[in-house]
Amino acid sequence: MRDVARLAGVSHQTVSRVLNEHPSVREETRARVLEAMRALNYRRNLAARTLATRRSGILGLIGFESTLYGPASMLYGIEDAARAAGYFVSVVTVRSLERTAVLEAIDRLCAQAVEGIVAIAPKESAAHALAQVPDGLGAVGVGGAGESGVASVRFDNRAGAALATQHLLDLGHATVHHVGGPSDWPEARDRIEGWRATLYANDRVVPPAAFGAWTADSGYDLGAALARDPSVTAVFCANDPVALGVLRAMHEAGRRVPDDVSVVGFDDVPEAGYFLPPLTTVRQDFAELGRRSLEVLLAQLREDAPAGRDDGSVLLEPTLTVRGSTGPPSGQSRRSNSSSRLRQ
Amino acid sequence: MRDVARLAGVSHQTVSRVLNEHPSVREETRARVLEAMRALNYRRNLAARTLATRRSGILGLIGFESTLYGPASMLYGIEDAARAAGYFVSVVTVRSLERTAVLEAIDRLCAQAVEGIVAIAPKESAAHALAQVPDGLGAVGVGGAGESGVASVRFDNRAGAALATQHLLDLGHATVHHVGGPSDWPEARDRIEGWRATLYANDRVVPPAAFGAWTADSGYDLGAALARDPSVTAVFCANDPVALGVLRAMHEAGRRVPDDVSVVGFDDVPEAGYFLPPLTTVRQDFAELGRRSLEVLLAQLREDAPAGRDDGSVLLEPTLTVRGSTGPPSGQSRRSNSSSRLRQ
DNA sequence: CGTTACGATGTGAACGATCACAGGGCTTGG
DNA sequence: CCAAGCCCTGTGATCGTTCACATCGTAACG
Repeated sequence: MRDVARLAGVSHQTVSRVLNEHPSVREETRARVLEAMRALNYRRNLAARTLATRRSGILGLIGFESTLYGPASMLYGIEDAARAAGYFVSVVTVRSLERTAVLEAIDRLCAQAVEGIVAIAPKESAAHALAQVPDGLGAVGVGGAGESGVASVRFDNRAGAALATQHLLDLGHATVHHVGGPSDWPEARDRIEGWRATLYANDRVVPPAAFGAWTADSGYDLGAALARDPSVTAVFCANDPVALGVLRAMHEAGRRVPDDVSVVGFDDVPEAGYFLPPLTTVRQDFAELGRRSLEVLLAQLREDAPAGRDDGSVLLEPTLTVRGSTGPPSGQSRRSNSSSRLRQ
Repeated sequence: MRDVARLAGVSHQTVSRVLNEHPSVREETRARVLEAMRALNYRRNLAARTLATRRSGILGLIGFESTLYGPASMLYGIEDAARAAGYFVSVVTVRSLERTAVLEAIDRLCAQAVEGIVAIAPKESAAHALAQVPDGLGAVGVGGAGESGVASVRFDNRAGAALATQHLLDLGHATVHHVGGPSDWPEARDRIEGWRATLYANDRVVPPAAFGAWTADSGYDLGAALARDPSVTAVFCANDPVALGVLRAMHEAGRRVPDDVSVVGFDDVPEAGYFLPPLTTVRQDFAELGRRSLEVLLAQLREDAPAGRDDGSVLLEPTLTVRGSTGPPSGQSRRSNSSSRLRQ
């Protein structure tokens, strides 16, 4: 910076002013400084700036080490929004969502002097840990539960589940079964609640719901049990991979989808339209989620009022994407033209 | 730090020594300093440290904005390895892999004074841009091509394609068709080459190969054309989503898999075992890829010899995971017990 | 015993930016 | 004509570390 100042024939402070777009610099001077910068290929030193201003321009992102479609999409949405707002993003992944792991991640980010933290860490333990973020820092939880004094941005999983369940009931199914996600994820529990509430509201039998995992394995195992029960005609799955597992279990049991059984997923992964049959599923706009969460975080940073940290929570509405995996019960319609007649 | 020094009754320099684990500090003094740190909840200021040492402890990661399974997995592998090595990871995503976008990302990371850059950016344009990374910084390209003077860590896509193709030939297929990925990704081109070379080596007819995208859509479109051709009995797909699209196209055309047509994918996504039928595919260890790429980067940083930057490239060998989507041609075997007999 | 060597600590100056403040020049208004 | 006020610029201190060097004591060595 000194060199730039010398070359432009001004003081270091003027260079700094040009850098920070301070209004009172004469146009001609500014041009000379900019020219000097270009000539010397000058780049402001972020570390020095951080030291002087106590603002790092870095946001921390705690990501759950998972290649699930949702979390991965959010990451990109968040980074994009952060970049647009002029922030850098430092990522720390955690292997588990246990309290200590998340606290460690927070610690790591604090060491880096981040200005705020976004956590894609949807278990309660994570949300609680997030409440430990020092005052003065922003903190937002993405997904998960909306409690524990930390702002949260998430989808309305209950509404999404209701959408799916109601869709199946409207098709004429007597009731809807559910294949759940992991019991310690609020997402999974909210989806169960939305499903159950919709059945209640429609005065239907509520079958027992099984918790599982977010994987196709889990869907396959739980789906196999449902496939054996001929009274099952409609299944709402915790997410799309689970639905894929259920589809496979149904297929192996010789139960046609959607003729014998209708299946609905959750997430709308890019491949969902190419499952056999194409999956009816609940669509969530993850990129939007990322953007909104960053909005909330930035709002916290602007107002410098960490007291109101738990306000500004946002609930996004999912939508239903209807494809070929759902239809009226008991063969009232034939959508599939190539499924087997075999029953086991 | 001054406060810590005062409380411990030593000079700031001694505190610094304790912080940096300098050997010549008396055990007792060290203990006193550590105690003082704890009492004051002291945290070293990274910015000041960076300013003084000119080492930021940050690595830059350029990620392609995509929720493809591969890139997402690599990200986690890299972050994990970086953390283990004591580095922070700053992520910048790019929307396109065009030269300017990648250069911009590099610029952004340089502004942050990263010590090295890992780019998950597998197109040539990206690799070329990566060569522009200033001297003194490490640079590694993950995936993609292995040229252009930048170290690269990637899978041996030719070998993977050969594995898949040979597997199909060994099953008795006369030749193997291919559904390609995007023409501007070296991965896609290498897979084509490996496939073609294997056919040549076995003295088989080489059908024309079509480029497409990495998506199920693309697989579906290209697969539909192949499905119409009864001479097609084996299809090797550029990746798993493409294979999913092909499976669907085959199904809609009434061609049974694997009875009429065998299909092989590439990647081994977690869901591959639950496709209908379960997908035979080429498995890549993405986490390992992440680790190795970081190893290479750190080696560059240690030796401080940017001259040898393009050495140390690593080629990882994929393996074949055989599942139910491949079998001998023309109904010599019946693996599926519930597929239709209908032909359109 | 004197010299050397090293171990343990302290002192002041960087690192490269920003902030607070102090000026010079010019317009403006009384 | 002078004072006030604004625009523009410069000066020095400051942020919290580490680095280079100086100092002091004590052990080792001939």
